[in-house]
Amino acid sequence: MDNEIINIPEPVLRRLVRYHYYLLKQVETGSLMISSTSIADHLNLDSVLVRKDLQYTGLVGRPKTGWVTEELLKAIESTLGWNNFNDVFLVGAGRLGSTLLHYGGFKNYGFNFVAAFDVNPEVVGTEINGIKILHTDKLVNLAERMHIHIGVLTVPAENAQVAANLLVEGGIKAIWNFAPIQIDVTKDVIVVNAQMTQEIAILANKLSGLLKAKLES
Amino acid sequence: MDNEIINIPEPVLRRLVRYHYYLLKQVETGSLMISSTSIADHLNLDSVLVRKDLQYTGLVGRPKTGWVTEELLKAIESTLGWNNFNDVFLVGAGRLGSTLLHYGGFKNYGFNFVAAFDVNPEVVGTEINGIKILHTDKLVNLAERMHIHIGVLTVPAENAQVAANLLVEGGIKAIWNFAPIQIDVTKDVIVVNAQMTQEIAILANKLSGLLKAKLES
DNA sequence: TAGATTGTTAATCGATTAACAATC
DNA sequence: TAGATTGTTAATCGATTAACAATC
Repeated sequence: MDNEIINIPEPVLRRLVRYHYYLLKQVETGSLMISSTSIADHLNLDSVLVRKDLQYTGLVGRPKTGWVTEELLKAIESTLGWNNFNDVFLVGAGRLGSTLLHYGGFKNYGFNFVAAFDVNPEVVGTEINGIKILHTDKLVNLAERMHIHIGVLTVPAENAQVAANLLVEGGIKAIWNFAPIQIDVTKDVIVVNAQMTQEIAILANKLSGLLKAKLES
Repeated sequence: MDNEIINIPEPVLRRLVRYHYYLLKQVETGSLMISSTSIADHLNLDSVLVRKDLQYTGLVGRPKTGWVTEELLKAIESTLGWNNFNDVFLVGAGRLGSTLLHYGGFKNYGFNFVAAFDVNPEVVGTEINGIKILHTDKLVNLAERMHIHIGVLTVPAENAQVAANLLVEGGIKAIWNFAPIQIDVTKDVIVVNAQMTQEIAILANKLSGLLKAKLES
């Protein structure tokens, strides 16, 4: 009833993902306890910031010792919703789509691909990594029947809006859009765009700052 | 000498990318002039924020009319450094790597793939989208000779650190890392991680907020 | 106990929004 | 001119950092 997964600020979410990754490595190396100071040191952050962020998990640390590493890892997973599966549809089983299907790692983040869709007769009917590729005709009906909430969009830009409409028609509530185009959806549907171009812009800006600093020194 | 591409805050960079995309569409539809209010309306932002952001381009708008659409587009491109090519090496010509090579769109963002590297004898010597795949042995020497500054890392997690070391040894200054692992580099090298897991976390958090809001209403 | 680390309250910093004069 | 839109200065908001008491 009192679900805690609510409205966590984006910067905090991004850092929780980084803590998760670091803790995973620490658990593997046999670390039993972990402190905010050690996390902060490794990720180049302030330890107070780490403690503030970790409060979103609801877990309380022990002075002098910190947190039980594995407990904290689980708490972060639960806060991020990575401990229960979300069934996911993928639309567009081309190069990028099949790359995502082949990569099994998304399961660790609660993303469970249950079916993929395409119109290309060469791929419809085949399987990628155990996931069936079906014709897009079947999407709306199946999404409704299976109560799918999440769709991943990996179609070419020119087909993205049509594909998005199908997802929405099928009752999908959130779309992860890899098509290099802004898609229009009704207000009650969430769109998260894959932000490769933004990452390129950030990289280029940092690089030019670095090169300039070097010139001046 | 007085290069303007310096130290723009990340949120501003991310929005400049969105303005760029919107302006591109507007130019295509024949729009000659554009105002901060119309940009703000379409992207669900405050118009003052848009004007503040656009000041980073150095361009001044005209009261009552706004900016010349195409001029503003060019100014944003120049601010983001998208008007001149950066030669880029890609390491790891597997599924993801070849998907990126096939996608020609990165050229529009100043990313020019000049060579790719792998160790798999089946791909070394072949070409993808006109880009030669060479053996990783050749990376360091070629990077030095060609003065490459940017590397894209699309190798499996277990090879990522070794590949990153090669890039750094070759004098590369910035790495766009798609491997699901944190790579260690010397302080003077920039690493921008592809943040798919962060995007998943943001999507899941927004979705659970939405579903909860619906439950309560 | 002493020391390390937590969690909290206050201060600072940076980014966004509000108010408004300037201008085409 | 009147109205729309710009750019600037001040106010607000949110996120980060600093200071410090609480605790194991």
